[in-house]
Amino acid sequence: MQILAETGVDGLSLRAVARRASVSAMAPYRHYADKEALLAAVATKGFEGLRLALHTADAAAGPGDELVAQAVAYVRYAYEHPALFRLMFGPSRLCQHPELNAAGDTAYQVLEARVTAGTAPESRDERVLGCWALVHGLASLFLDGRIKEDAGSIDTLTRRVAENILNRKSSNGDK
Amino acid sequence: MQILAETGVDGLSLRAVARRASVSAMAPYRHYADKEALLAAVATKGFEGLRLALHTADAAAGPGDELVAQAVAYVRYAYEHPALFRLMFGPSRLCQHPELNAAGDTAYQVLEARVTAGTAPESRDERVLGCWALVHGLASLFLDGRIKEDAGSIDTLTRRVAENILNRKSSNGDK
DNA sequence: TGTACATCAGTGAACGCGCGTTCACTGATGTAC
DNA sequence: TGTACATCAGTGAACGCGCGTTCACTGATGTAC
Repeated sequence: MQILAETGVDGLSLRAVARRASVSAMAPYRHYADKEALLAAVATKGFEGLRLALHTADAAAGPGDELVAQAVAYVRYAYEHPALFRLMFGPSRLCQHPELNAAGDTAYQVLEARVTAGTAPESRDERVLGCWALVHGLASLFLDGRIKEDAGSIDTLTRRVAENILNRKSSNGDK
Repeated sequence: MQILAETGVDGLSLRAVARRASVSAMAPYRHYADKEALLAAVATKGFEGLRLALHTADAAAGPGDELVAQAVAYVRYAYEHPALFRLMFGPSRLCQHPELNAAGDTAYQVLEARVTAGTAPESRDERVLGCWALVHGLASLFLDGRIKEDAGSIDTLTRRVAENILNRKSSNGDK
């Protein structure tokens, strides 16, 4: 995690891990089959952290505000762990590791449950996917630096966008 | 572009480019200062392609359907050029290259103009960002394989989600 | 028309680098009898 | 209590690899006079 934060995904090599642990280059092989296994393990931890962040935000939110609170938490988590987030959602390498997929699904379900609870059955699938895409897109754009914005206001901006898109009451003048 | 499509971002090395051009390893330096310059040039081309795709979709759409048509085009472009898309939005390396940023802005403006045209002034910024995040998120999730879906139905699914989230008329039962 | 020179794409050998991974090995710790 | 053995984390040297980049050089093309 430290290496990831300091040098990004490309800097996360088996040898770098060994160095960080002040241990020989071969030592990591005692614990992981190969590099992919180590990356998968790190990404799994990342999903667990995301799940916890979403869950905590949901529980702490006022009634009716849970979904927006999750959106803010999602974006914040990505912004605070950019390299980790990229690793989690990056290459399709992960398909192989069931543990990773399970952790990803668990995190996803926190968001899904909240959306489902507030949506009519006939448009549920679209809305769940839409909410996920919205927060994921915001997160991606923020940590790729495509949105010029001082870090302090990320929460505020996320909240405004999420409320505007998710809670709108029609007749906004569009379409 | 070919190399990118075949081997991904990691496979796009100066030497690979030289090999593909049946030319010595040093030849690329005649045309690009270093590797970063080459990557930036490729990404710039990618943004130009995205801009064209958005513009074409907008022009071909029926009245009132332009925004959703752009959403479909955005996601489709990403899905058809996964490695290129990742390079375009990947590392923050790009900040340095003004050409790249200009190309990115130009593509962005196509979407921005359409959203702005259909939104009341007071919520414009949030809505533009929200639309961008939605399509970008959908694109990211699709090409990371996080949405299990046969490729043929990507357009359909994107359309359904975009219509549900962007065109909803309130009283959907939520919140 | 002919000559001199600059430009420019490409060459080929070499460098040092960090990497993932192999191999055979060491030394400490626990456990069965 | 003592001995034999398995387990396990770590060692250190070595491998082959592709990479970005350096260097000095070649040969063709265009252009000025």
